[in-house]
Amino acid sequence: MNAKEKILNAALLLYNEQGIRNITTRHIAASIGMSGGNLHYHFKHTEDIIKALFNELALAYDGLMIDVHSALLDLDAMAFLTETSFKLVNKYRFIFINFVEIGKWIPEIREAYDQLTRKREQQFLNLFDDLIAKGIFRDDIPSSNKQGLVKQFFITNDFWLSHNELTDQYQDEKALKAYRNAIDVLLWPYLKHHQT
Amino acid sequence: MNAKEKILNAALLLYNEQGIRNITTRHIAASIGMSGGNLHYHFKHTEDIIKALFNELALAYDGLMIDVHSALLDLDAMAFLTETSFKLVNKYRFIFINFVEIGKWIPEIREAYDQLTRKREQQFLNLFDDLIAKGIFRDDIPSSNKQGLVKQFFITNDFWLSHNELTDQYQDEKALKAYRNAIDVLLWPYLKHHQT
DNA sequence: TCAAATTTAGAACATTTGTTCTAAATTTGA
DNA sequence: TCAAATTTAGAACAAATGTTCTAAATTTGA
Repeated sequence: MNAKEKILNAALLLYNEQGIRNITTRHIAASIGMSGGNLHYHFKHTEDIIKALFNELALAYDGLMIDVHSALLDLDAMAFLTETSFKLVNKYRFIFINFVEIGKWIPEIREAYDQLTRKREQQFLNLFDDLIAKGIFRDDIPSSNKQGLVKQFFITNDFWLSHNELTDQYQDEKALKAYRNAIDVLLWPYLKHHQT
Repeated sequence: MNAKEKILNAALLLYNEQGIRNITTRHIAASIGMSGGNLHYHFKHTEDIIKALFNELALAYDGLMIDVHSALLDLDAMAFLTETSFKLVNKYRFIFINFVEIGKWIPEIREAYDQLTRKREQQFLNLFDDLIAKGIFRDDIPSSNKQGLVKQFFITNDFWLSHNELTDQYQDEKALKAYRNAIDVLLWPYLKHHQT
């Protein structure tokens, strides 16, 4: 592991654990026994560290979309997408907890995430249509409702972790389970066998 | 308006506009032509300002619950609760945008909000039962689903504003309208006249 | 009215932060 | 092998921050 990777690993760990508000480049450097001067040789500005970590996240989401293209689109695919995304949110939790502030601070991150989300939303709309075509979802969903459902999906995806921190503070797998269930509840009324 | 109120008004305005990250007690004082020393005479610590603003918010939510107790419980009541709550979120937007970090920084705020949310959730569960009893909602909703629906409700309530900042960035009334619609979509499948 | 209480401005402080600079140590590769 | 490129530690700096201190101005109320 080279110096840059060490810095990014340490930064992710500290930001996630203690919050962006309480961690400085000096803390990050100290936590891996590196001098502050050296850290700033590798990342001239603090925001370059944030950018690099966000790029990791964005790259993971890109990979997720390629995977799905070549996969069967059914309820299992939906569960897989949800699960994988939830785990990414959890891995880069400090980003999601501070997303609005980070986006204001580093506008290119906000724009990149906005673009990414638009692509993923389209992917989910297609997935829904497939599920309707296959007779898994009810076929009487107004298209405006489909878009609304996708929106709900993404609000939950991006902020389930924040909601958990504010309320139940479930740990690890327990938290994932609770919000996986929230997604199931969202889909429940759209399943065909509940229609009648 | 006394000095304390002036400070709180200015703080709310600046935090909302520029983000908690970029505003210090000096900025707040300067914005109302007050010395920093004087500001700290009225609020010894920065967090006392945040606490006072959060108390305003919590008080408004308390009032909202008393209102509902003496009101008719129907779809209009639900719309009223949603509308009023959305406007509170908008008024105290900096709190919701930084809720997790603020909660970590000032634990009593997190605890107070957790308690408040639990009470409001119970209120919504009662409201749902009323809507079922009155034949407005379908009567075949599993109780675990009711709780899940309430959870969705609160995730959207607390984070619609953050989601909007990250994506569409609708302004004012337009944003309220978009996410009012998201709530409607959430309820749509539970309305009785959509059951068949 | 006038002494006590309060509010106020502004200087002062210790700390922290992001960043830069310098010079030494280490690594690279021809 | 050894000169050039790189990485590194640590000092240094200016700016900002939260908070405190002091002394003056203002307000209060008996």
